[in-house]
Amino acid sequence: MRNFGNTAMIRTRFAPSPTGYLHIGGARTALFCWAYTRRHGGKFILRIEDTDLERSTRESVQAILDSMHWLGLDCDEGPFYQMQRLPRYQAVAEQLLQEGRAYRCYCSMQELDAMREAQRARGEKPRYNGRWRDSSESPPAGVPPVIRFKNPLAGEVTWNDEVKGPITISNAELDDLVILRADGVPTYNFGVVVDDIDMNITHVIRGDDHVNNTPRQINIYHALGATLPKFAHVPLILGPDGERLSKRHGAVSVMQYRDDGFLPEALLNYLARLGWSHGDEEKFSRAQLIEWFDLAHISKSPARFNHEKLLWLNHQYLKESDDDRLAVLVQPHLIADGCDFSSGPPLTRVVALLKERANTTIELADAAVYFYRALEPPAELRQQHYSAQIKPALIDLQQRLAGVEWNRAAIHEVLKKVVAEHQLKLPRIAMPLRVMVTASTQTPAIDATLELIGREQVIARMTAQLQHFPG
RNA sequence: GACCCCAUCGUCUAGAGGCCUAGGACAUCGCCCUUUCACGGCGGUAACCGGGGUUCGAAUCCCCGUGGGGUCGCCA
Repeated sequence: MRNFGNTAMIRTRFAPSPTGYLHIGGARTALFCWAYTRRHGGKFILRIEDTDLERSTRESVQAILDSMHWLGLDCDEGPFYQMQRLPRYQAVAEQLLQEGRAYRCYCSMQELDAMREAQRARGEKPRYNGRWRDSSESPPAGVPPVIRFKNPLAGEVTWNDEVKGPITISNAELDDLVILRADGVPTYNFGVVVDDIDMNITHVIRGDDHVNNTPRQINIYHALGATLPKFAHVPLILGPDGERLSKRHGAVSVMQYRDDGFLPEALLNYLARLGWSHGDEEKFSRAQLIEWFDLAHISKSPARFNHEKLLWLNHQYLKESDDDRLAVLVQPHLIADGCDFSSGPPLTRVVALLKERANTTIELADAAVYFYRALEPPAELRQQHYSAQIKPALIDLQQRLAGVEWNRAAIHEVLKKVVAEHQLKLPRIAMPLRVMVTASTQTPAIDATLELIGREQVIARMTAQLQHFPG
């Protein structure tokens, strides 16, 4: 990687908290960070913010790593873990203490709750009242203090957000936030700032929900005498109903999409297009995304997640996917479905025949079953398609199929011949035949389908089904 | 409630004052192709939240209203 003269190296980070799987909102944030650094030849850093001891789990960390890897969002540095950097936060907090930019607070949780409740009752915005900020009171015995940051009392904080433009928030809206808990673990707003400074982050690209944390963090940057990074706040993803996306809306974890038969490049493409645009481009490769990505074209308003369009995109990628790759993805499902590969057609050929009409690899697997296992046609379909009039033609067809050279063209010729001799239209015989052999009315071209299923199976299935014909 | 942000077809969006009779995509509807279902092709319905300004001219700039989202923790 080259660092061009006056262009400083760009460094972004994705900083999830390991309190659950990686959801698609987080994935999109990671994607934007990743794309931005790839675009500008910088570094993409992964930092695990595991300071919530109650909720952080190793499994979540693994799920995040797995999800990012599946999407191809590999980081250049990290993962770094905040819990491994405790001494650093403590040292910085101590420094702020020395400089009079922070102070110890001995309020109990109960006291704080009561304070907030009273403020709310008075119709005020709940805030810490600064009780220990300049207090000369002697600390109560046996109360382990937290450290609070001395937020400026007057003035306002303004920054030029890379996606939202100028944002101003008055310091009067802010209070003295806790930066270090009594046990020495930093809180979010402090840990991020220390880390982003230490890791030389140049662009903080994160969710919209952090806009209100930004002025607090900027004040800490100033207190620490550090230069500010650029901030870019990406609007959140909403569910189809316009509410903030949650489990309630169905699949929200990246892993779930993988398991539901989506291709990573399709999900990536969809996520990139959701809230970001490059003119009218809808379907684009990873390389194109890297070439085009910019912060300026991230939309300012939240976007609703549209499952239909994701399906469509997945379908597009499925159609042009390599057959070998699809076979690998589909095979486990078929095995789970009791399919036997020892005698059936090559899965790659089946997949090649079916992929044009499947939206997901799950659909593809479902559609492939009858190539490996005889399915019982539903009574409803038998009733609809099995008739006494057509039976002779089918018997005739079966006999001829027994002797024909087994390839699509030859099968096609036989079908044509039988149809002509019995004075029928092709669909008249093709539909019952479909039902007999595939238990379905929706299959690829019948000759191609028969060819792959194989002569032996076709004859056998026809024999079995002919018994269900009336007359 | 307070504070912050946002506002183009049902949905994702193009649009940086005249290129807009507002374009594309998904969905939807119709037609064509056809061996069923798809794919594909062609076409249709469908939007600048409302009101005031600024300007010769506004989807684009400003103000107000309305609506939506976000945040108000020793969670991140």
